[in-house]
Amino acid sequence: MQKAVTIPQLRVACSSCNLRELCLPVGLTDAEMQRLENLTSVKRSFRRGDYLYRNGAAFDALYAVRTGFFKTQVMHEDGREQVTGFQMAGEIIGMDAISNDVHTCDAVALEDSEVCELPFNRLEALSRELPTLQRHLHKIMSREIVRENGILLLLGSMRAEERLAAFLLNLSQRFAARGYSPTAFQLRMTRQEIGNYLGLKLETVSRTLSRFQEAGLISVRNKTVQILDLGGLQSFFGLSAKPL
Amino acid sequence: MQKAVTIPQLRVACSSCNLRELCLPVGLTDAEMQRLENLTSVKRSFRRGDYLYRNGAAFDALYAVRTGFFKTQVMHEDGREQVTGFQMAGEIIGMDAISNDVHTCDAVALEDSEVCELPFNRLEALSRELPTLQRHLHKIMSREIVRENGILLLLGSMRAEERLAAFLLNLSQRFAARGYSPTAFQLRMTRQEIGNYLGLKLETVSRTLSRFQEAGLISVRNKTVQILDLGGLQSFFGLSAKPL
DNA sequence: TGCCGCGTTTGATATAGGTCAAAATACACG
DNA sequence: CGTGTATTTTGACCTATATCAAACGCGGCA
Repeated sequence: MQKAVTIPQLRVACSSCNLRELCLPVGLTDAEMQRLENLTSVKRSFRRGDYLYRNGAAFDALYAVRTGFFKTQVMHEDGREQVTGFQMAGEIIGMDAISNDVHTCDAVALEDSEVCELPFNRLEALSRELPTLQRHLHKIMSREIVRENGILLLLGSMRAEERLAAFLLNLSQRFAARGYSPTAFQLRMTRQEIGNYLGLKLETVSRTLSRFQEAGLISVRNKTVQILDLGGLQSFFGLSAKPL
Repeated sequence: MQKAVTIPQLRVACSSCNLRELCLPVGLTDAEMQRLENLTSVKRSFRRGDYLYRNGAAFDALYAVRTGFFKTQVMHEDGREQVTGFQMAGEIIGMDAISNDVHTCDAVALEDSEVCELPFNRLEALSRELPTLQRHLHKIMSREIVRENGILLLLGSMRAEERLAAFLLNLSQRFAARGYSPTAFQLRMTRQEIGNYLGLKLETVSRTLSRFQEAGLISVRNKTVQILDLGGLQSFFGLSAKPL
């Protein structure tokens, strides 16, 4: 039996992590995964509200969310802020910083959370030896580009209802992929943060959620959401998209 | 003296390309650049309106713009489209496709253009051998993420005037980086395309440009733009941002 | 050279979402 | 467990941008 470990930084094994099918190790053999574990897997813990990193901080590692929830945001000098993403278990944070070796946004824990630190130099070195890892790293960066393209479409051409519906459906899918209910979950972010993500004011977020509820599409009570009519939400897309 | 080459696909040397300081070869030694040339550098030509690739097409190469201008756009099934970027000489197109080996947007030539084709498998293989190339490839992908973060901020929280000012200043910088005038240039895209990029209707783009002109910030006549007051445009950012 | 069509400009009007404000509710802390 | 602060909801009103419409002008083609 192992003794309890209380030091804040401790090693965790990718091979025994239940996120290994979602996270960086995807597709690696056991031997390869072992090498990934060796270079990486220092775990760090954060309390709600803690910064994982701040805009301007030196870059030396990517982070894989192990537990919890983060948001990343860019801030304009006048205080306006844009949330660029909400990250949950198995997702990688920090790729913006590779371009200039400096973080270009803030990453903040929305609840008590843990991340695995992935020193980038060593990750690059290993990915030169493991083509599977190299390809996966590229896919993860590419996926981030595709994700942002989708948000661009949302922000550039969709109405408030469509944005909210897309947001809820996206959360739903991501919870489902992690084995949680796709139809009942807790929002980890405030209406304000949702608004800062979707380019809407918090009042608009609140009103729109209320209208979804009146229409029988969802049930919301504060942070608790239930999706009652998944198809109804989905129909906000495509040719059938109609205002409520 | 060389004979004129008329075949549509011909090899070009990175080492003699005037974009080598902007494009993928940045930082490579001559010997390394030679290897990059060997694997890549099939050139393809496009007429205005031609597609470089379409959403859904199989992915096998990235493209470096050699001459001309492209736009990339994602389309919603109901026809709404979002331009995700305008690419000019030295910029890399197609990174969205790495995630699923399928292109997720359309890339269209806005004028007669040429690209260098970069077969991705071979590029990955070479970047395993050349850490400088590997790092640069990562930086290029990261830069794309940072660029999109910036547009998110524009679309999510900036007014039409701020978006247009940012757009013009961005073009200005990119022309300057290529040795062209930062204050006098031709727009390669229509008002409609600018609008689809900035999340505005073409009428709003037109009106806003007209107001910039009335205010003495720029002079516009169709596609010809002159920036008369660079500082004035820049002041649309920061705490001083005020409506005209 | 003159005609045709697309892109652009400009005006009048409509509206989605923003702003301001206040009440209701939830949550953290002593 | 009660108090104070933050979040959420809802209402009334306002404004930036969209929409609809018409005229204009430039560029390409016969």
